[in-house]
Amino acid sequence: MGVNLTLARRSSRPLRRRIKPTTSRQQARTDLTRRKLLVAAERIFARDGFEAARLEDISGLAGYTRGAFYANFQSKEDIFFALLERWVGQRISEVEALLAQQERPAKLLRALREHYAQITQDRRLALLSLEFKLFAIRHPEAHARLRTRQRRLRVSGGDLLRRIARLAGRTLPISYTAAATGFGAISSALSLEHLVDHTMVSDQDIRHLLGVFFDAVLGAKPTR
Amino acid sequence: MGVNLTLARRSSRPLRRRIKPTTSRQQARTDLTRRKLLVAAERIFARDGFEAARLEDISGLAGYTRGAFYANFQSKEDIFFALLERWVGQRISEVEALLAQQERPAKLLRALREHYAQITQDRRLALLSLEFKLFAIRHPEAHARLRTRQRRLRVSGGDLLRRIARLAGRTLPISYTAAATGFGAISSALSLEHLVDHTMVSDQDIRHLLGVFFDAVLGAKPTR
DNA sequence: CAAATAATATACATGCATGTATGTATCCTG
DNA sequence: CAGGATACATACATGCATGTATATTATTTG
Repeated sequence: MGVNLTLARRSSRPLRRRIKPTTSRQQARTDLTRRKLLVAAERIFARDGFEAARLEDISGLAGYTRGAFYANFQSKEDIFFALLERWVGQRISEVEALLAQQERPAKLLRALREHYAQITQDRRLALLSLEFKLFAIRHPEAHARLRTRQRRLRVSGGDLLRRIARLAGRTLPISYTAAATGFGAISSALSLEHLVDHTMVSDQDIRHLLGVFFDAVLGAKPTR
Repeated sequence: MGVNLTLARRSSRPLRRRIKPTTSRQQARTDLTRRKLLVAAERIFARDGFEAARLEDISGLAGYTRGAFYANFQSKEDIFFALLERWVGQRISEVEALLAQQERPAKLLRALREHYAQITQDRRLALLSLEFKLFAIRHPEAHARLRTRQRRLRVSGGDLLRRIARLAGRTLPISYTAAATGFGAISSALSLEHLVDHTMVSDQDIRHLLGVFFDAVLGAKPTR
């Protein structure tokens, strides 16, 4: 007890993550609570937003107290990034699934368009994403982490666009990542406006605007 | 003094605003500090965002303490709306100035396009606007107030679009307000993305995307 | 210029979420 | 099944911004 590595432990947070020897049942227990916490966090974040979400609510919904939380995550940002990782992963694999289909360009175009339109459905998530970006801009550490994740996502989206554009024999006048970013940005921004005042932009309008934008960027003729 | 309207005063906040008899020098003094506070608030909000902005910083920058603040405004929201009122007013009159010009449609189109592109310049304001919308969505009172202001703005933008479209002999496939909202939404969303990671969307890209979107919505041929 | 009133400052009370430090229960190893 | 570690809970210390209540300073008016 006396002869410990206080020195080394000082700078590192609580504990990086279990070293790995205890691959037994306790492990499973921990993993379970970790998952429960993540699930709870997703709901609470969606409900209250990032900043307003209280760790106590998250822990509570998962059936624990904050003690459990701090044993598994370092901070609110930390758990948020864990979730983000997941979401980004999902979306990337969706996109890759699209690519793998090797369909005719026209069909791919429609599918992709649909993919982006879908994002609009998860309104709360769209809000969350906006909020966290705003947060990140004022918080350097979070900013750096976010950029990394986001970049992976955009690049993957950009790759898809590039491939589709090539198949369709078109060239975009802007970078592919910019186009991908544009789609994401517009989707969430319109969701936000809809939530602020749905009489100004209906669901119909959103779909239409997205479609128009999509076609315009990809150089296709408007659908109607 | 004894015979006052304590009853009535209970429910109303500090004091609605000076009744109006004292139209003298004290008035001027108050108005001055009020203006100073507004100017300071604009800077602090732009710097720190709405929620993170501290009333003490605002008051301090204006050269006062929070005492002066609470004598002039009821809350942070309150002063924010005062600013919003101003901004919305400005933008509406800009738009009306455009309309008054009675130029040829093509020129108006370009001017309007430029008008929306300008919004992107005040990045911090774009962020602020996004943040406050997010805030409003979770705060009913603010939400209602915001909707009112915003609606005026959108309707005015919509009117302009309608008029321009008519002059140019075109018909929009979505409501004019939706189109106006779309422009605003996209502008700020792209600004945000640019701030998060400017390597994904350059200034160039933003202008281009806005242009493309604009032309697409108005049914014009892409500029290039 | 004195009394009254308004404008601003100071000081306090409150609330609330975070993070940490320590206690307790659960599990694993020999 | 004992001793040690791991997972979680409880309790506390802290910090910070708001809003209010009261004091102080400036301004007007008779």
